[in-house]
Amino acid sequence: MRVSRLFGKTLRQAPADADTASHQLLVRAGMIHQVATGIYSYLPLGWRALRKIENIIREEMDAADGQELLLPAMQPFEIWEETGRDLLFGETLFTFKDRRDRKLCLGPTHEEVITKLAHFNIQSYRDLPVMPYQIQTKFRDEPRSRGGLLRVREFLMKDAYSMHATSEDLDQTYERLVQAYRNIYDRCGLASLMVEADSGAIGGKDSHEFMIIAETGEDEIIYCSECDYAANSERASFTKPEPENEQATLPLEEVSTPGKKTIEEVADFLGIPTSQTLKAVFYAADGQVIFSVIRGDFEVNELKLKNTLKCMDLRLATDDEVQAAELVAGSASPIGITGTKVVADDSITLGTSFVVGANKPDAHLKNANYPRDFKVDILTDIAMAQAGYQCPKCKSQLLSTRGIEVGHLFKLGTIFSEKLDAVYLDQDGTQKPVVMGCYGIGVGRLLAAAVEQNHDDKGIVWPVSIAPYQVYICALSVSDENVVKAADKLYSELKDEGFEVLLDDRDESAGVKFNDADLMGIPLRVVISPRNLKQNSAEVKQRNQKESELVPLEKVIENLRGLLAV
RNA sequence: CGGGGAGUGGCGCAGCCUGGUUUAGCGCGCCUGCAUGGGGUGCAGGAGGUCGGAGGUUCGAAUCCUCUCUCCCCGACCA
Repeated sequence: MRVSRLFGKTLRQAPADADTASHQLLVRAGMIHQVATGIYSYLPLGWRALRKIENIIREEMDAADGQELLLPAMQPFEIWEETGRDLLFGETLFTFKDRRDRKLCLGPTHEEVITKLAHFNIQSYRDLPVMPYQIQTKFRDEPRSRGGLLRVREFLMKDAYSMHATSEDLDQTYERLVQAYRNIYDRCGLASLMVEADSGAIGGKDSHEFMIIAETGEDEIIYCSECDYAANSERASFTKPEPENEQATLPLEEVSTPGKKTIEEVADFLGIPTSQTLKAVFYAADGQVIFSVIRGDFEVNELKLKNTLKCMDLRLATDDEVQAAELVAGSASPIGITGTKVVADDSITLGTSFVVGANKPDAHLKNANYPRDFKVDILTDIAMAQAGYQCPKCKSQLLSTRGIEVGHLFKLGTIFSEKLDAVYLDQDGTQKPVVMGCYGIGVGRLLAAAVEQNHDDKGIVWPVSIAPYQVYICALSVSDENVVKAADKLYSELKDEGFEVLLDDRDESAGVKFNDADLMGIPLRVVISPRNLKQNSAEVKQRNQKESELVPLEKVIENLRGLLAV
């Protein structure tokens, strides 16, 4: 491709509304263009890079015995009602009506459609296992798009669905996909990290995410400094230490705590560590007020609580709701509470003689003990893990970092097959629901993550495997016939040899061309100039290296081939 | 949806508070010519704007008021 003919312009300045590196650079390099909030056009350069990623994914999925197909972007709304996920997705679903007033939606994902398809194509255990996948545009009316391509409303996603007769078989395929995913990120030249994940709106039991470590990532990752434990903070667990001040079990005793409401204030006032207190937090779960209790030195993980309650919507309760439930904010405890569901973190069993609210203003109770003084409806882990806590596996110190989620694997089990009647006849003659797994990769997001991870102050530094072009020929002084000839010759030879090459044939100064080459991040740059031609040579430079090398013209192709092979 | 910010030629901004010498200006980019030719080159000339939209106040509105649309950032969601 000749740069003079390339559709897409480079920008010296980034648009003011772009603030992540990938957003700024992809726009500046003329790779993407925003159309509306969370909706982007891919220009030729961006599209080429995207397709490179797509093909790597395709190859690895095929190698893992996946079979590519294409499901529709438009789906009848009823199938979402069948699984009840219309409510789960809610406003995130783009819905509309056709001319006959039938309700349709743009698919945010395709479990329903694929499971319906399985219903028609799987009858016997002999039909299993299979793993169809597609690379399709998904639509989600996100509450908030952000970060350029990092979070958008229309995006390309590779989604695979595996179907099995047994969960053991699912487990095997799952492991295989984990490896396929590792291959994909490796081949894209990206460092990834697999973490334990929440299964969210998709449902299912085991779930892992692949993260690209990046400051701009939306997810917090909790990982162990010693062992291989790593999890999304929304589901990370940790070993809860016993409080230091173990105390004898004494009878309940009321103490006056005028004006002291927060755990810190109360602990400070009484001269005790926060781990010697119990904290109450009120939530509204689908409108119902929930009383949560956790040891004072921990915070409630709302996602864990939400999963525990199996509710659709969870938020902090409003003051009105708290009052209506006759709870005393600032001095509440589960002691004597009736009529409100109490969910406690298991940390309340670690330690004794806690200070808790007295359920009246300006007073707390000392020496509260579970289960001696109060009952709870649910006792489980609802605590938020943090850096500095102990690893649940090896008790070493946990650390935290941020990451961009670029892949997600779920063991769905039979949730969808049961609801949508995807069953098979087993060897023993009984009918069983198909066991399923599903596996997604956000392709555009991966592209953005690649830029987040590979750029410098000059621009993008594409890994060779996903670069839109491999070679950038700078023809300096296009008024010099010899330069034009030599550049054209090299350009066509390289193309004939199968290289992907950009020829900068514009009548621009050297600086402009160098800067654009750097901005676009093309891995190899070849300079053809009067100066170099005098020595019958061209200058070869790698984007990720400082120094360039003078190479005799007849050896350039060989040289480039060598550099790309590494 | 809650909180914050912004809409002025393709991009980045100034002007707005204290309405009127602004026929709305600057830098970049774009076009023409000459020069230059190895890290965003210089000089000269030029094209390009419903000042997001609607309504209002006023003799007069980019500037003041009301409504509205759009976009960005922070929170609840996810590939």
